Amino acid sequence: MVEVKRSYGGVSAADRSAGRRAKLLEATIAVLADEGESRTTMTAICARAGLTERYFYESFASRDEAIVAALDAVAVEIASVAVQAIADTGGDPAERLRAALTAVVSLVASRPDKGRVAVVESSATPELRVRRHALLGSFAELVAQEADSLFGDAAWPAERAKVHGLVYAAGVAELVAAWIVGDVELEQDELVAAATDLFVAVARRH
Amino acid sequence: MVEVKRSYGGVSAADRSAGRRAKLLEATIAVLADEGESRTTMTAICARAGLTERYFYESFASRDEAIVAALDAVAVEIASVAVQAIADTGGDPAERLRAALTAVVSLVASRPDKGRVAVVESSATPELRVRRHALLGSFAELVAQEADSLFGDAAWPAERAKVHGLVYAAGVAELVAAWIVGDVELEQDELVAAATDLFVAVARRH
DNA sequence: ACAAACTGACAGGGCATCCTGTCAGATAGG
DNA sequence: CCTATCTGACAGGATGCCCTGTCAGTTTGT
Repeated sequence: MVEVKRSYGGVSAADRSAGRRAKLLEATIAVLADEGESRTTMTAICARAGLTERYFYESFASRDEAIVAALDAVAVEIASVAVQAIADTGGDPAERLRAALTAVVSLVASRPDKGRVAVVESSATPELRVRRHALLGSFAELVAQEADSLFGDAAWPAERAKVHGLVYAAGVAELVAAWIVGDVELEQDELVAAATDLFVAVARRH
Repeated sequence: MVEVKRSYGGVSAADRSAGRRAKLLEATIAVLADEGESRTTMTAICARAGLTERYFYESFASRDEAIVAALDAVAVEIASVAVQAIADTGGDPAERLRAALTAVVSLVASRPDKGRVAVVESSATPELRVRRHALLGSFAELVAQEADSLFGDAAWPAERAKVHGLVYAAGVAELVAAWIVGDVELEQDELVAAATDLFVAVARRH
């Protein structure tokens, strides 16, 4: 297939391709959230995106690559709103963490499909678990860092802080997952309050 | 196929059938741990068990049923060693929880395949997640209960305790998963110590 | 207007798995 | 010893998805 770039519908070739990729990514997120990983076939993604299989291979080499890209996109967005919220909030580390939690919970509340991909479907396959683990790890570090600046000498030593951060991040992820699914009946602010309290609890050494 | 029960090889029909089922369950656990959920096909399970496909349908109606049964078996075993350890250990609730953690960690250390099924592959499919969630929930309740008897008035109210228990159980599950995979370099007793400290932390209200 | 590129629809081969059926050899009970 | 049952091996159709190729119709640039 000879690829000679040309504009079409008033849109450049690069923009069209990028647009199709974005459509496919959104469709992948939607199918993942609605149908689960095993039913997220190339055919299903293309049908949801309203594109034919040929354009799938334009953006992704395989079904797995699309799924990984979808999770990456969601993970980056979640991490970014969290980091942004921390950067925008001054003062008390606990307040900063509450702001980050609020931002993340708001995101997954307004886009449950993204939340579902991030905390539910993200452990479906080995390849996805690598991403999930990396995301949890970055949150764990962030938590450990805030814990240190919150309690100083009263905080856990660095090695322990990493472990506690991981347990905290994974636990909150599960809590959010249960909340999205409806297994935990809490208001949004109660969810954030519980997670904030838990942060204080795991951050301080006794 | 007419089924007339008769002994064979000095073993009754019921015992032979039960033996095959046990073989298939063990094989399912092994394949799940080695190959992951998506590669745990009926063919692979049968090959690992050394049995032919016909006998698969004698015990299970589908691949999914076998996988669920395998996870259930592992979950029951883990929950049972935990409960047993708590029952066998008197006095301080924190000590009892440490005993339970030691028992569980010992089990997954001696049988990493079972550990892998319980904490890694258990979130691969929606059907498995139901089991995982139930298992986490029972641990969460157990944790909440011990927390209450440890701190009394200083413990969190019941509703919060459930949430904290879930976060704790899920966090520890992730920690154990990371430990099994080798992402967390800790001795077995350090792992138990960290988890015990965290229990105390999430149990007490400040 | 015309050729080339772009797009969407769809067909069909390839592959892995599920699931059923057959068949020969081994074993139990009369 | 002989027949019926049990067992393991394997064959083959059915299904669902992957992936490539074709084709007709639309849009662009000359």
